[in-house]
Amino acid sequence: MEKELDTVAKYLKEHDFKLTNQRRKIIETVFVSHDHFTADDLYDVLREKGESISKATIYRTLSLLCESGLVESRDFGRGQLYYEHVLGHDHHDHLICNGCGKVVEFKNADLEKLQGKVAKARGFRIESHSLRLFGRCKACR
Amino acid sequence: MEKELDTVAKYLKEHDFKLTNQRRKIIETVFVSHDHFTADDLYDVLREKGESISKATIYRTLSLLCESGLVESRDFGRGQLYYEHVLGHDHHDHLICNGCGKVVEFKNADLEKLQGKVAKARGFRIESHSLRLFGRCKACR
DNA sequence: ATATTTGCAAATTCTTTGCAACTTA
DNA sequence: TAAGTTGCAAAGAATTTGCAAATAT
Repeated sequence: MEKELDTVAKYLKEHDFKLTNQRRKIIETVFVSHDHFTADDLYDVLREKGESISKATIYRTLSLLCESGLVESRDFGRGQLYYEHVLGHDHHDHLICNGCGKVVEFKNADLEKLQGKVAKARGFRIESHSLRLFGRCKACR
Repeated sequence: MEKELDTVAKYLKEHDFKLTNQRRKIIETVFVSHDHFTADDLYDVLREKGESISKATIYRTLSLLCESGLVESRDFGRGQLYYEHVLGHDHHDHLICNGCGKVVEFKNADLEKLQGKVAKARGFRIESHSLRLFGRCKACR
């Protein structure tokens, strides 16, 4: 947590942003969680901790963290964005169960390599990608 | 066009839905386009043709077409859904330019095969997938 | 000090829904 | 004519924004 806070603090300083109490609390919460969460989830967790931070600030801070590259947003097709921190996480993709909604992370180097090849062949330089496999997990067959 | 209309008509009949004028016009427009379009785009094209069909009907018909499997929705991360018909189109994925917004379709069998393997290894049966490569096209470097 | 940030409430944007009038089969 | 469909306007849901008061550096 200390490390993450420092990393964000550095980013803030470099950009002339301020490390407010609200941002500190949000950061402490975001980087402790190793799950996907929505803006609303984050709002609720903070309230449970006794911190009532406005939705506006939650949204503003999340987009700031996304710009910093320390957090990424994911669209699982549920009408709202999910977030997840990527500090110390390698990039990964997602398997999403259409039955129970379970999300399983995976990574596969061959897949990434192949993607790079495809993009190159079309004259694109990849900056990011999103691969979502929708289907049914064993329990939901 | 005739073929597509028939296919949709058959789907409608099977489900006790009716082929209304509005649906016919929408279908005629959707299956003529070979591009990605939003609900709003569709609304505008129809108005240009002199057909003023309500947004509500546009949305209802698009979701009906998605359920039928004849149209698919795509999320290019622009805050609204894009649609595209898949009749006579093979499945494909998308390269999206972060510079100019250009969308290039591609398909790669090896990629799909590999995805299947990954899913299987995790006990998932894939029902669909979405792969989006975000980056910069040659012109936007 | 002063520029940034916050919270609030209002505004936006995309999409969905209730309902009475109207079509289609 | 019965059931499904339409348009309208209102409702929803998620997110963004304007602004005055508060806060960090």
